[in-house]
Amino acid sequence: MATMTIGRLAREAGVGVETVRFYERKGLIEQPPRPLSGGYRAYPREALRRIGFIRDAQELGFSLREIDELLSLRADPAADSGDVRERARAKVTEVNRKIVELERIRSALEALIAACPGGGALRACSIMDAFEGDSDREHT
Amino acid sequence: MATMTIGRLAREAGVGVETVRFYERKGLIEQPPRPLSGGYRAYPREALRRIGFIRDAQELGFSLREIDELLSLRADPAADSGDVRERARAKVTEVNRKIVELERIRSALEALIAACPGGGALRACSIMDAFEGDSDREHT
DNA sequence: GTTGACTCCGTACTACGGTACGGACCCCAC
DNA sequence: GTGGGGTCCGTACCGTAGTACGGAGTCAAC
Repeated sequence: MATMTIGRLAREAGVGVETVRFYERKGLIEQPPRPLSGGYRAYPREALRRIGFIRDAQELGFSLREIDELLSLRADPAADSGDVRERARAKVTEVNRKIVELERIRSALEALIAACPGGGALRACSIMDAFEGDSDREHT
Repeated sequence: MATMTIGRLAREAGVGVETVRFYERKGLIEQPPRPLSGGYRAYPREALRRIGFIRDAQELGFSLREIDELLSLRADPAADSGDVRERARAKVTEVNRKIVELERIRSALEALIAACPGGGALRACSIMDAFEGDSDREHT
């Protein structure tokens, strides 16, 4: 049988049962079909991937509202595909910006690692010293 | 002179005055020297870059606690440079993971964009359909 | 057909990251 | 030396994202 209870889903996804219900209330995962007359929720395995996506995206600084936007981008015949494309492209831009920022942070960390090892460090070096902050750059 | 008041700093950094004070209380930016007998805070321009870093890192899913950790990595002669290196390397790993995840999301968005434009879309396509979720694995 | 684990739902509470007061103080310009 | 804007500090409040609780219902196993 391809379905699972909320407890199993939560366990496998590495979240709490309450979190699953919370996401459901927020509309991030759809309320699965249930035997009428109030039995238990029966989740398809796909719900697991969806929760994984939510957690991953959260780690990357997307709010639940933004994640909902990502998830509701869909290219189906019924949707206005021009609008979907436009929104998807905006998200790509945003993602690219995040990647660039992460690369800057990585460079700064690597510079820091490189600066360390000389037994007698010549100068104090923090991540800020190495961080290329090209924004608002006026000299002191 | 090279210093600025909290209001100017906040304006230039694009945050509220209260936010600057909040970061100060949290130890993310150091309380700048002030004329004894309680005058105003006088911030060096460097504080601007620091706030920029904090905002950037937040956008990338780092909590203020984690940002504090990043900022307190420093390779100065007084520190245990082996420890600093180790922590910096752990951060690099984490950053790399984030970059990979963002690239997966970007690919999924691009697949979605590509799937859209054909006038008659053959199949519904959501970001989840395109997201390479080698999913069902225990997390963390 | 009862036990025990799991699920249901609503509501309350928490931590984090701010944001908004309000009354006093500082500072420079006029 | 007074006015007005900026700053000081403490405290209260807010939205987001959960987390905990409790009493009732469900289900499978014995």
